[in-house]
Amino acid sequence: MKAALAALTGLSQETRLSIFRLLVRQGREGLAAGAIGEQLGIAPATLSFHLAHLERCGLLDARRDGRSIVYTAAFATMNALLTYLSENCCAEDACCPGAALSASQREPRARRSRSHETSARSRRRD
Amino acid sequence: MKAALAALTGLSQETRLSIFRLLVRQGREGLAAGAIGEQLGIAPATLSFHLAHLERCGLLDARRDGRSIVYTAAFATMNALLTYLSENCCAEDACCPGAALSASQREPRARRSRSHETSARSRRRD
DNA sequence: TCAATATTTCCATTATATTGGAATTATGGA
DNA sequence: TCCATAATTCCAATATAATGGAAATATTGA
Repeated sequence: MKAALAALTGLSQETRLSIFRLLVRQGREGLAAGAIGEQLGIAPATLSFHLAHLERCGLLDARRDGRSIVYTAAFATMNALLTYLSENCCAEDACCPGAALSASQREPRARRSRSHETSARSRRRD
Repeated sequence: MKAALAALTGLSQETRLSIFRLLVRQGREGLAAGAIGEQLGIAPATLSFHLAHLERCGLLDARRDGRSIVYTAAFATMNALLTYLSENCCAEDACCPGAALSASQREPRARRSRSHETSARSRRRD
C-alpha cells in the first residue's frame, strides 16, 4: 500500500502526469531531461524537481548517456499500481471487467496490436 | 484527462485512500460518515473535508438517510480511471496484459468469483 | 586545461493541502 | 417546541508542495 500511495502521489500532479505520459509514449528508449523540458515547456529546476519525485516513487528510471540523463517510464511500477487499484479499489461486478484478479491470476489473451506506434494511435489527447 | 487527474489527486492521500478502500469493501450499501470516522479514527472536521474532496472528484456518492449521510464508492469513476491509466500510462507488452484496450473493446470473460465477500478475502491488508 | 553543454542542487518565495476546535445546520423523537 | 444526534462549515494554525533564478556539478570535445 505504501508503494501504491507513492505512485498515486507521483501521478497526481499535472506536470508529473504529463512527463510520465510523454515517457510512456517514448517506450524503452526514453528521453533526455532536456528534451522533456523542451517538449513540455518546463523550467530546468522545476523539471529536475519533478523527475526526482517520479524517480523516488519508482515510476521512472534514469541512466546517464554522455552529458544527458535519459529517463524512462518504469512499466513494472505502473503495472503494480493497476493491480493494486484493481484488487483494492474495485468491486468486480460493479466496476471493471476482470478486476480483483491479481496479475498472476490473469489469463494471457490474444493481443490486438503489438507495436507502440499502433497503440499510440488509439491514445486519447489531453 | 482532467477527470483522471482529479481522481488521482483524490486517491493520493493516505486518509482519503483508506476511506475509499473502506467504502469499496462496503459495496453499494455504503457507510455513514460517523461510522467511517469511527472505524478509521478521523476527527469529524477532517473527515468532512476529505469526504467533500472525494465527492468533488466524483469518487464518492452521498445520500442522506435520516440524520446520517451515507457515502458509497463511485465505481464508474474508478473504472474510468483504470481505463485512462491503461490507455495513457501503459505500454501493453512491457506493462499490463491487455492494457491499451478501451473498456468497450475489452472482451467479457468468465468470472472467477462473484460476491464481494469472496473477492474481499483475497484482498491485501495494508 | 578550458569552454560549452546538460543537468542538478540550493534557496527563497509563493501556493496549496491538511488538521481540528468551535460554531452552525439538519433531522428525528419525546 | 426542545433536546440529542449527525454532520457540516468556519476559521486559523501548521505542514507540505511547487516554482524558478542562481550557483554548483558532471561530461565531452577542442
